[in-house]
Amino acid sequence: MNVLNITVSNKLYHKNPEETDLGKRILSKSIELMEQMGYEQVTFKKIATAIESTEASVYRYFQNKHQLLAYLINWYWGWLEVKLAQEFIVLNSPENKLKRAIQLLVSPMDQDARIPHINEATLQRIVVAEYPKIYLTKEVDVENKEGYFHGYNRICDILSLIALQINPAYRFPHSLFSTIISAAQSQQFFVKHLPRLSDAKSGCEDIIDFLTELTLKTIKTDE
Amino acid sequence: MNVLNITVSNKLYHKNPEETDLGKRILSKSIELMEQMGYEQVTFKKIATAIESTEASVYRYFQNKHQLLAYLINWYWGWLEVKLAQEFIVLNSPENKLKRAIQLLVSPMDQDARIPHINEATLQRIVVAEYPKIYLTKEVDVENKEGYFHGYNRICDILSLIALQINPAYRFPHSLFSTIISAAQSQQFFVKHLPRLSDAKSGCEDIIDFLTELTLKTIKTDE
DNA sequence: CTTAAATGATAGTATTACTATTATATTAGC
DNA sequence: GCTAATATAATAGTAATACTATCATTTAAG
Repeated sequence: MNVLNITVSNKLYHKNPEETDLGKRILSKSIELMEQMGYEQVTFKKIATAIESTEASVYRYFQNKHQLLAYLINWYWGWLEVKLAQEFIVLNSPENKLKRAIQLLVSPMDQDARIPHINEATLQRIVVAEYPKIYLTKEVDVENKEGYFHGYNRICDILSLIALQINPAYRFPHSLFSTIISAAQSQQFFVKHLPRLSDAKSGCEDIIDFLTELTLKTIKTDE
Repeated sequence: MNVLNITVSNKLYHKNPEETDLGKRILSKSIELMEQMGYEQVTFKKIATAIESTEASVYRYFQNKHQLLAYLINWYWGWLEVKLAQEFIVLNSPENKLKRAIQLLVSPMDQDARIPHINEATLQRIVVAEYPKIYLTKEVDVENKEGYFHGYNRICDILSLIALQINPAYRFPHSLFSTIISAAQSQQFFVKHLPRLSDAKSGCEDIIDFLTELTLKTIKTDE
């Protein structure tokens, strides 16, 4: 069984949590707690207590809670990129690749046994519920330079290139996919919490249909 | 000169800030401060000091900062709805109405002299930078019942109805417009702060083109 | 002129987001 | 097996935040 390692920029941690047992427990438990109580309610104190360690120890890995969230979310995008690459091996048409990418964005993930300390399905729910919080801050420009949004940028670039294969004249591929990706997140949230903002029934098929149709119609050349 | 009053649900304040001079000063100054330092950095203490009042007095109007933000954002959607209604008087085709709605979402607003205590242009920038924070919380379900997202829901409904006039068979009008509205916000943010996520140049024309084309192509029946 | 309501002044509390210090345990190199 | 470095634990402390409470004063309404 081969071991897979998702690499996250070293600006996103103080000490690499993937390298130690305590680090992995921090990751694992913070995912669990964030899903349970939401980002705002999580504190380093609570994480520390839950893994029977101390606040100071958690601070050795992450400068603050914001950096921890950014780490987790970048890990998610890194992970998604790996998944996409795997899937694209057997997909030949750009259209099928985009369709599959949308499915991956919206469908619940299943646990990768090679990475026991990260619960991918839970992490995905955290991304849905917390994602915009990592860039909607006054520090966005500094953090952008430090690579806080690298994972998202890359996914967006990859999908843009595929779209340009379908229609090289399409003017807004990056705007389109940043929109699609964020809609993939927010529609999941709306179905659950603000249903008047969506037409999808629970279950992900409607969202997939909505996004796929939107994407393909938009890219298509006006003949 | 007629006076215009945007009404916001009474669940969004403790004491109506529009009814007193102090209340209006709180609104005015909190808009100013939120734009300057961002939502996270604003405190009731800072607002109070800036208007030469006290923390306790600000708490008499809003239960907490989150409620204040929700109030301001709902005010914005109420305002936008009024603007839309005005504009639609002279617009006849549903297509033109949608086009104009997108323009309004993205173009900088100009100050309404009838409401001197609210700087609409600044408020719009706050909505761009802070909007998702009002629903991405663990209290979303409770707050939804209390009408925290009423303004957004309404705009979304209005635009959905117009879209259905163009194509009554379109399956996802609410999903489409919640996506379009949130893209209108986030593209403005991306152009400024995360340019790899957008193809638009600064200035709002590109964003308008992107969103208009996306909307119309998506709604159109597949013949 | 009286009373109620709004505001100001001040104080206090629990929690948070850290920083610092020292002690102890573990590990790696010699 | 000893030493030195490193990681972690234990504990304490600070400044800021997000409130709540109390009481005095001003203002406005009948």
